[in-house]
Amino acid sequence: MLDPKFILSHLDSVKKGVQDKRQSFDFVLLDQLDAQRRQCQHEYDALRAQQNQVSLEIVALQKGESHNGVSPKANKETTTLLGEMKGVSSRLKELALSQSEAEAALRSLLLTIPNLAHESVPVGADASFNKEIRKWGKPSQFDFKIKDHADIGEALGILDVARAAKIAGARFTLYKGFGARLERALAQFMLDLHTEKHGYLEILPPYLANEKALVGTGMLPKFEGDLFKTREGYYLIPTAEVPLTNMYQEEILSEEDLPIRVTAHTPCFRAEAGAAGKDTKGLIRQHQFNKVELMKYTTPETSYAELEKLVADAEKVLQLLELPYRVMLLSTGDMSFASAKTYDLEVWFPTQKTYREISSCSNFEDFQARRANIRFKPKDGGKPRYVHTLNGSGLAIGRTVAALLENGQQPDGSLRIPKALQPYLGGLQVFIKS
RNA sequence: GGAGAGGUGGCCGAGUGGUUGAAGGCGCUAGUCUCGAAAACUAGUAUGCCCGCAAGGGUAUCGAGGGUUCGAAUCCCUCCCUCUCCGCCA
Repeated sequence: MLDPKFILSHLDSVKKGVQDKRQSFDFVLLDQLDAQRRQCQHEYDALRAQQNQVSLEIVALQKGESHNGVSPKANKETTTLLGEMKGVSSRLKELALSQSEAEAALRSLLLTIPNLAHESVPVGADASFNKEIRKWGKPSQFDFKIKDHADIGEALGILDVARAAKIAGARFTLYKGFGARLERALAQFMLDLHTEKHGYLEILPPYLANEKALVGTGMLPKFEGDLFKTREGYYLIPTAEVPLTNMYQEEILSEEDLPIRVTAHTPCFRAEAGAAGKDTKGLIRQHQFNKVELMKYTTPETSYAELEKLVADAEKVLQLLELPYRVMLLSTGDMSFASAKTYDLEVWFPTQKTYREISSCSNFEDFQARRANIRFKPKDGGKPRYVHTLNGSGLAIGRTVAALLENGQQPDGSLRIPKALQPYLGGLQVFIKS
């Protein structure tokens, strides 16, 4: 959510920023609602002040009565005042109602306005304007006919899509044996790395969240269609970003506590109605997948430096897993609704001869903090300020499995295990179907 | 799911219709004192909105929302959350 004051005082640049994000909204309505809200508040405050004042007079008059016996004059005055105040009281009710209507309308409008991109973000309509920042590793070379990860998984007997479909339907996968263990090992490996080497606190949050939490991170009200919702009104989390960001909802933190770095391994649930037809094969696009998430709360002054570190933390996972990747800076048209700056990590998929997203690291600045009302008290005193929130995948585990299968396949159908992961798999160096 | 108890400022805790944004205590900050510290004493110590260049002023907030009333932390209703006991359950 953006600050309405900021929007109205920087109309032109906000309009351009919203356009760059390929979105739109009604600026005129915003102005009207804000004016309405302000006017109601003005009249309300003045009337309230009068009411409070007269209230005291009534008390004084009544005291006078009880002290001197019933004075006819005071009694009459009191009656007159009470009559007047009755009118004031009902007018106040009208004002309060119209003010809260204006405020509600204003807020729901504000909630649909996207975050503005940071000045360092390339402006462009779509992914073709994304900028490659750096590459790591060399795309794997194979001198035999390679298989995609779905076929490898079936051949090794570790992934079973057909049976998953019997349980749930399309876009689910059943992991078996080594497959299940590999997924578990990766989660452990990533969590250990981030908690022991990168300074994150491990969190195990609820996997269901309420509506307010989803509004706080920006998934609601605009993207309800991407979410699974339970009969009881809970949402299945589409990412651990939701619980991790809402942990400190409605709180004022101390500057001394910042930055706060947390990580969580959770399943993620995505309805993604609009994605039908893309990536239908394999682990790339699923209704349920596991992810280790990284999340930070920082001061505004440090958030961009922390974003670079966050990206580096996620990259470290790929490096240790010996997976070739590149870092992309997303253009305005390809970024998400809530983000001010996003780097994607893309891992090499040899069968597709291309890099595919495996992590998305974003600085949301105060966009989420404003929605979820997360602030901090500055060290040197002064008003509370909104924190900046950042998050990134470190990494999406399903896609990591896919990348390991494709990049680690060997002519005899066996699978090479990267050294860093071997301790988590009982020292196994190569997996061969038994 | 059933029965009961409760939700007040950073924390503890008083407060059942009229200067109560809220006693008291703790904590924290500053000052006095001290060689320094502790103790003691003094002062300060929430957040939103509106008006204002500012100083400052107004207004709201005692889990949330509604109602009664000239006036609500206090009375009524609905909802949420926490705790205890029972039931169910991994």
